[in-house]
Amino acid sequence: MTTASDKASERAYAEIRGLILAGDASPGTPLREEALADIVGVSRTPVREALKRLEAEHYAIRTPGGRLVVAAWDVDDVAEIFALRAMLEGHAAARAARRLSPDGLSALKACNQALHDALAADEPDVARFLAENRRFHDLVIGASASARLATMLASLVEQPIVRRTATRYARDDLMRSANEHDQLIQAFAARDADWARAVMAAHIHRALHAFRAASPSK
Amino acid sequence: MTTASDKASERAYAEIRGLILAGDASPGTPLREEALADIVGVSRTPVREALKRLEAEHYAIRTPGGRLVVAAWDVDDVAEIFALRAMLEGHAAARAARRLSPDGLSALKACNQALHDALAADEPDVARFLAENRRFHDLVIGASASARLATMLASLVEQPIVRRTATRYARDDLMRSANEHDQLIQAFAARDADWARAVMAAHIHRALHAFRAASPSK
DNA sequence: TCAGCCGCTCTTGTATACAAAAGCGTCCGC
DNA sequence: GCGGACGCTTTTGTATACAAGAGCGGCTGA
Repeated sequence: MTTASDKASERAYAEIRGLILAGDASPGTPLREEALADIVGVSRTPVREALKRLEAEHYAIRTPGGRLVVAAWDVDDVAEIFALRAMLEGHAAARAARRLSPDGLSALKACNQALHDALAADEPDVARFLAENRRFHDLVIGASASARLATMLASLVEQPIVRRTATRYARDDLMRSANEHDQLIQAFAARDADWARAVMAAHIHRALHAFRAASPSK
Repeated sequence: MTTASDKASERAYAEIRGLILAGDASPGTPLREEALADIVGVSRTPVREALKRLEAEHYAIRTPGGRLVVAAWDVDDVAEIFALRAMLEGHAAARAARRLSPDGLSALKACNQALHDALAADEPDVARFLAENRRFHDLVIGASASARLATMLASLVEQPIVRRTATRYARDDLMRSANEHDQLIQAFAARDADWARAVMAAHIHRALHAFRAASPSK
């Protein structure tokens, strides 16, 4: 049921992706079209489209013989993903700084306020933090007004990493994140592209650091 | 016939992409599945896959109603493409500098020698230059050993731009390119990642400049 | 003459049927 | 007992058939 566009291929994509992210399909598990079609409850055709997309986004890799299996991510992969995000999202922030409308800036402020609120209670509302955090970054990417950038980043924002990282975060770290967003908003208000780029890059590099620190096997 | 993997969907992709790049399908032209299937000589199924991919690579855009049309690129698009290439290929060069094997370095040297050779004759062999240039960059990307980077760059290396740029190049400019490759090889030999990144970024930024200068409508 | 609605056609989305090829186990020969 | 080759099974790749929805044109009524 999920977010469910009415398109079968979208549902298939979301559901299969969900299986991978939840760990129900661990790395190396074969992704067979017919089996997945049965699970999702659609035919092979939309499943095929979903798998093609998952392959393009590196959730799955193709064996020499053309079979798909769930991809395995090692530490280097994660580091590379963060490095790319830092570059590309830094670039997005720079573009956004030049283009952001007053309304767009207000939206960012409101979003980050919600983010602060999620941390204000005795027990931080991590789920809400994650949702607002995601929204904040999406707003920045949207304001950058580059379709290419948006699609590239879409395949990098790997929910599992974010989730794993955030659940390990101390409230301190979450606060730091929110404060960095504030700094970013300042850079936007000043229309300083370089500043915005630097803040965003730093923000994401710190996230990698936090992830590594929390990671069980260094 | 082209490069022709034996897969129908690959042929469809190559052929339709060719139509767009050659200008046979100008921006705004609808891409109807059945018509293309007839042209390529396969069924709608592989054509659909090809179109999905072309859409993902921003060769085509989807109208509100779900129809696909050939995408239009304006000057800003081209600038953005070059900016992204400069960042990502710079990153690839940095990674390559750290990883390149002696054999890999030799291959690069040989490739760039061929590139020089293509310019040595009275009349520069532009086609060969382009082929070797492409190969050079592919070697670097390969040496960077990042599948993500490779797929991202694949959707940025827009043949039409390269071709349009290069046909306008004076031999001087082509030479400059080859010399920049030499510089890059030096950086690789020294295993200096930052140097390599800077050279590559400069290389691509200059290409944008050359493109702009040669562009009819500034 | 023009606005709005209805219905038809054309296009995409999904399901199914069929073809080809890859993997795997088995069986034979040495 | 072991290597290699054959053939069966499983899985992907392609074609076709069918369903649903969007767009467009014509028609009607003022």
